Order: sequence, then C-alpha cells, then structure tokens
Amino acid sequence: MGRTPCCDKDEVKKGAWSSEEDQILFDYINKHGHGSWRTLPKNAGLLRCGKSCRLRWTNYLRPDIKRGPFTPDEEATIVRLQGELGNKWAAIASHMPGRTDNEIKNFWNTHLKKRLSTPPPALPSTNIKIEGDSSSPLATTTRHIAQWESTRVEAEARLSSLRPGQQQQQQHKFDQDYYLKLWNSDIGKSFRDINKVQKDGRGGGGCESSTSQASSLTKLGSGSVDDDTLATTTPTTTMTKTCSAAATIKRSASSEAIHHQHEVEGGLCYYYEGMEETKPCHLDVMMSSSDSITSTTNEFTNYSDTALKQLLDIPGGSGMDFLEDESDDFINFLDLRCV
DNA sequence: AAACTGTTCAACCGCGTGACC
DNA sequence: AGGTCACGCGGTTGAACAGTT
Repeated sequence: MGRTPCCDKDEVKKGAWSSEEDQILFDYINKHGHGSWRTLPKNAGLLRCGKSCRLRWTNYLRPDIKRGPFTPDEEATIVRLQGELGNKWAAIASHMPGRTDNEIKNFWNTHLKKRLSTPPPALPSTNIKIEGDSSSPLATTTRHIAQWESTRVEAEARLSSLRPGQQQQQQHKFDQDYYLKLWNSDIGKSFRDINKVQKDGRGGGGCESSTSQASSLTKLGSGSVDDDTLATTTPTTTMTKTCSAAATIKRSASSEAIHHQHEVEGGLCYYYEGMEETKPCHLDVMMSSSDSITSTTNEFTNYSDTALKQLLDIPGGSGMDFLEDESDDFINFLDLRCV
C-alpha cells in the first residue's frame, strides 16, 4: 500500500521559478491564502506541485523574509542553537525571525560547518587594518575587539557542540584546539572578565550579550576616524600589574595586511584573511558622528587600558606558540609590558 | 578567451508524523 | 485499527555563478 504521489510528475513543471510564476503564486496567496497546498497549483493556474509552491512561498516569496547576509549576531545564534539543537533547522529558524530553515541550513553547510571543522592556520588577529594610523589607540583597541570577537565565536561554537557533561571528558579537545586553548588561557579569562565588568558596571544593560557588546564596539573601527581627535579625547589611565594575565604583544609584520574593503550601505566593510577563507569581519558601520565616536571610545578605553589594549596581536607563525610555553617567560613578558 | 574547478543556494526528494475518515 | 492524506522537515542535488589556471 504505497503512498499516493503528491502530484502527477509528468504534468508539473520543475526547476527554477519564473517571475511570472512567482507573481501568480504571490497574488493568489495574498488573495486567498494558501489553503490546501495540494490544490493550490490547480486553483492558481500553476503547473507546479503543491510541495514546490509551498517551498517557493516559505523560502522566497513570503513577505516577512529577511534577505541579505547573516550578521555576526545571527551567525553566533546559529552556531549556538546548532550546538544545542543539532540539525533541527526549522527549530533554529523559529528563533530567527525572517530567516528560513533552508537558508540557515545552507549557511551552516557552506560556511559554519567548514569553519568549525578546520583548524585555523593562524588567528585572524594580525590582519585587520583600521583606517588611519594603525598604531593609534582606537585602531589597536578596535582590532583587539574584533580579534577577540572572532575567537569568542569560534570557542563558543566548539563549546556548544559538546553536550553537557562532555566538556570535562573531552579535555583533550581543549588542549588541541587553538580557539579553545585561547579561550581557556589567562588572556581569554582576562577578556571575559572585562566583558563581565562591562555588563555589571552598566546596570540595567546587563542583558546585552557579549556578542552585541563586542559588535557595537567593533563599529568603532570602520569609520574614517580622526586619530588626532581621539588622541586628545581618549582618556588614558595608568596601567598596573593587575593586567598581568593579559598580553601586550607587538604587532606582527603582517598586521597591516587586509584583503580588501568595500563600501556598503552606511559604511565600509572590511575583509581580512587569516582563517581558511576570506570573510567579512563586519566592521561595517560607518560612524558618522565624531561625538558618538568619542563617547563610545571613552567608555571603551576605560577597559582597553588593561587587557583590551593587549590582546591577540600575537607574534610568530601560528600566533599561539605562547600557549605551548609552560615557562614563566610569557608571564614575565606580560608583566614587563604592563609596567 | 576558454576550460576547469570550487562555491552557493534554490529546489527537489523521500520520510516521519499527525489528522482525518 | 488501519489506511490515506497533507504537511513539514532534513538531506541531497544540480544549475548558475565566481574564481583560477
């Protein structure tokens, strides 16, 4: 007793939809609702399978669909939910208004999965360039934030892929994975503490995720920022040894490399190299007001004077060599930097 | 300029499931 | 209770496009 076919395959059209077909389907559903998908094609005058109509509507024609590339926040959400829910694309999509399960699934398969399965040859840390003098406080701190954000997303993705209780059992993963290593290092802890301080100190703003915090901060780096202005408006504080766990590390020779940048609506989008692929780092919002730059920078610099100023401009090939070093040299190095 | 290779994503396919008869 | 229908889901495919040689 087999299943009756959903439609006569000889009489239905397959393949890409034409704009005329789209219009017919769109108009019909707007006017009548979709009703029974099985009978819709006949009623609407389309030579399509009902299934095909449903797919076209839900994945493409639906008016509430959000188009365009995934934002870093969305990317982080997908990674987190995929770790929690597995390949339940519809469930994941239900947490992301305007995104379809198909779109999320495709994005996962073509971007995220690949990235998570391939150990990076190097952190993206040294290849981000901020317009203007790259040695300026703004450029440095912004680069650190962007670097950290990349690392945080990668580490969280790996952590979320482990089921509860597995993390202890899979200590070896922490030992072998660059991002997890960094995440668990003193540097990572330092940076997480900073984020925590930021959250706690803001009162009422505590619900903001670290992702969005960092994302908002990364916006600093994309504008045509006047470093002279920043130099005069950015308060400086005395660095103390409280930052001993964080690293001030000299910029590597390749730090000025940037793959390319291009203008997008509202600003510039930078692309950098460093992982297995070139990808947008989403420093993508042009700050148009110097006042807003200044105020955000002031807020940011309060933290950047400790670890924020110091993270992730890591020397050497993999950039993670320091993690291999169990000696005191690294800490000594940090201490020297922090005095 | 052409051939080849890799990537992306819309669309298809088959299966599971719940509702209905 | 069992058969059928309709829908939704996840895996897979393949056309179109981009990049490289």
